[in-house]
Amino acid sequence: MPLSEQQLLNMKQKRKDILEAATKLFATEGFEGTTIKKVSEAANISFGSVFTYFKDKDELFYTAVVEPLKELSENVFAFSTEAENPMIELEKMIETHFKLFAGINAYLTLIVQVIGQHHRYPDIFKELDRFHDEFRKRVSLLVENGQHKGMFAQQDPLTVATLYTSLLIGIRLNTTDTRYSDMWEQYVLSAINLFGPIKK
Amino acid sequence: MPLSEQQLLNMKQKRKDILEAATKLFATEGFEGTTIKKVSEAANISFGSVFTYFKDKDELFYTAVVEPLKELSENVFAFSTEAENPMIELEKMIETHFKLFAGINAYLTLIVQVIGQHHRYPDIFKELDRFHDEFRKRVSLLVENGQHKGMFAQQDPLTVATLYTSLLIGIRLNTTDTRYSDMWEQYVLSAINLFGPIKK
Amino acid sequence: MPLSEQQLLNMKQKRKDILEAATKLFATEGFEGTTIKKVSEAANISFGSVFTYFKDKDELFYTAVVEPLKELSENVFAFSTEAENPMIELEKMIETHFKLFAGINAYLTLIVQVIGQHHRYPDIFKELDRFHDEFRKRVSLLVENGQHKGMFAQQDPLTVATLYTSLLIGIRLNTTDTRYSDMWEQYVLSAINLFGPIKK
Amino acid sequence: MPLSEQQLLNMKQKRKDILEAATKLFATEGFEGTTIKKVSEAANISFGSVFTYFKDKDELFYTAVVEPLKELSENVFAFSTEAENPMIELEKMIETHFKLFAGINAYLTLIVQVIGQHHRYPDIFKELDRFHDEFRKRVSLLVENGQHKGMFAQQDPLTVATLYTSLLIGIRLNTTDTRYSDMWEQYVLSAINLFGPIKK
DNA sequence: TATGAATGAGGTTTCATTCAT
DNA sequence: GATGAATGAAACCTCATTCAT
Repeated sequence: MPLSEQQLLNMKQKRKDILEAATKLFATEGFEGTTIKKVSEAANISFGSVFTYFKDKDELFYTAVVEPLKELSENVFAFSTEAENPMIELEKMIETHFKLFAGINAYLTLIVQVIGQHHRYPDIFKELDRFHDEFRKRVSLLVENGQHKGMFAQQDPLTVATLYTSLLIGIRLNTTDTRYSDMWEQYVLSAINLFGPIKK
Repeated sequence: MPLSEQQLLNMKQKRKDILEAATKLFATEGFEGTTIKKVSEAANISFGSVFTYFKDKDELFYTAVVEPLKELSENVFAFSTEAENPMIELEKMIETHFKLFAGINAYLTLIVQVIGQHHRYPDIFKELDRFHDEFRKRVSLLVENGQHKGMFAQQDPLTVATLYTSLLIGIRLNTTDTRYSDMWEQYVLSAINLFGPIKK
Repeated sequence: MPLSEQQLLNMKQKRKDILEAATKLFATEGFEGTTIKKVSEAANISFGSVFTYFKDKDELFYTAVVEPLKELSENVFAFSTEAENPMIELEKMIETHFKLFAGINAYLTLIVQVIGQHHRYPDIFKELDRFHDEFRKRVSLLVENGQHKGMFAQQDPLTVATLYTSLLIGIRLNTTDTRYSDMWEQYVLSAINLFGPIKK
Repeated sequence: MPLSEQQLLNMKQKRKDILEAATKLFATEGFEGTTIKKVSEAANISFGSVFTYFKDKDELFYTAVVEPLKELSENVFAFSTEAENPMIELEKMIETHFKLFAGINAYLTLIVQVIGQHHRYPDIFKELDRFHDEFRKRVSLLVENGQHKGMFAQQDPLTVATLYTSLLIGIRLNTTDTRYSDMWEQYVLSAINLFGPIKK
């Protein structure tokens, strides 16, 4: 007798609850600071059920970090490297990124942990690195486009792209409080300078 | 019986050994991943001796993070906010910072951990925040100076300073391998753009 | 609605499948090493179904050990204590036993576990003890018969019988590999000596 | 500062206490039935101290089984294969073995467990197998000696030796109660028959 | 001061059993 | 009857901290 439709939905929801609770806890308390007991309580399920959905704590952590990457990619990569007007595209991109990153505070904190101690999480780090490489590549293409059109000063596109992604993650680290959400418009304006915009 | 000169020197050295070993371990293995046993072995002293020099693990971690801040300040703040030529001062400052940060990899990883999980380390975080605030303040003063002299584009000085410190820590995160040390000259050139330098 | 003939047959088969799988697993992995999940997988039925046929793990173990005893009795006791020629009967008996024991390796391993830790399985042990007592009694009767007829040397019949059953189970323990099946003919010849056969 | 003589003695005693408690428990309750907590209580030490002396439960079990083998060897192998009068040597040997085995009930039960489930304990089993092989070899040498001198009937010496060791371990299994200790003299007399003694 | 054995709290994980579907 | 998700007790093991020497 296979599980009913309703049961499957319930399970999907439970899995999501666990993952959300775990993400929040991992972000604020770290990997070891997060106990399965805390997760189960935060997700409002029994202790044992966590292991019904995730084989062990490692898998839970891995999933919490890697699974959202796919959706994140879609949003982060949603700009055109071939835009007619790279300057406008860049502004839109930066604004999108800043707004986006402001909204996934807990998740980014998680990412920072993994990167900061990548020796401990080699498998997860590999995924993040892949993501980061593609991210930089796409940004550098837009930069190149803008340089061709004479809108950005000449400099190594990949270097700028690297500085840009560094800035994005660095802001997350530096602005731990809510100020961030109020400030991002300011930040966007200044961040554009990184790309060496040429005023006409 | 007071301790002899030699004994005092020995103890000072041991304390330093422990702290160095602990910093490396905390950075690569995290707080929980670092055990007192590992520290004592890495520092080549007995297990029990760690507790002679540090009351408990928390104090060891606190010291490892906070104690180097003083010396770091001296190096990081070693630029003149009132410089005659802010552009040149800025370039020198950025270069100093990048070189400096490239050399204290383990320590910065520690910093990142504390910031990333500041809820867990409120006392340590307070110290880091103090440091950061002063850092940004000093940078923003240099920016203001440059803007007055018409060398930098107009933008909120504190915002630029925040983006700059974000960039600094973000680069540390993004470049986990040795590429960093080879690249920092490139990075310096592009990072200057953040300040909106006005070409004459 | 009563169950159909077919369904009853199905259930009987399932019960048998579970018991066979359980016996093999209990023998090789021990009581705790055997999980209900493993049993269900080995028996190709669902996890929950095990509990349909056996109230709990203890009952499953009990049944796996005790239920085959009845059939085993029939084969083990299939010799005549009143035989005309006790020597020939003895030889036949030993051969039968050795061949029989060679073929039920897994089951005997189970028996050994229960005997070896009889404190843990008092109920099961009681059954085995009953079986063993009857076994020895029957063997000792044959010995007595042979002694009356002057074919076996005088010695306490029950003692010989005990040594004989000890030998049977001991061989099972000592020959864990396939050597056993090749060797039993040799073993039979020498085992007879235990009974003090008198050559004419 | 190295540990004092007294401390080292204390530790030796503690290790022995743990091992004795563990042996008794492993024998009566089995590997999984024996918890570290039970061991520590039986040995009158703290839970954590068990791990000071044995890295984990596996090592404790391994040590409990393998360590006594050396001393056991000395006693078990204490007969002369080249004896002038093999018959008398054999009688002495059997008596020694039976008396010896009667006194190490718990340990033998442990051995039986390992042999019975040798798949689970391959490393330990290898040691036992080594011991057993040497044991059989030595017994078979004595048998050969006796056959040469015409005191034992002709039969394959190694087969007899195997049956003999089987008998020894089998008796341990079959006689779980105290009857054994009262009976061994009887057993010795009958066990000799296994070797086909030739009456003059 | 230096050492390392002793302690037990607290974490992860397994798994028998229950029970809703 | 069949299924497998839900539950939590209980096991192992680690490790910070204490303390006797």
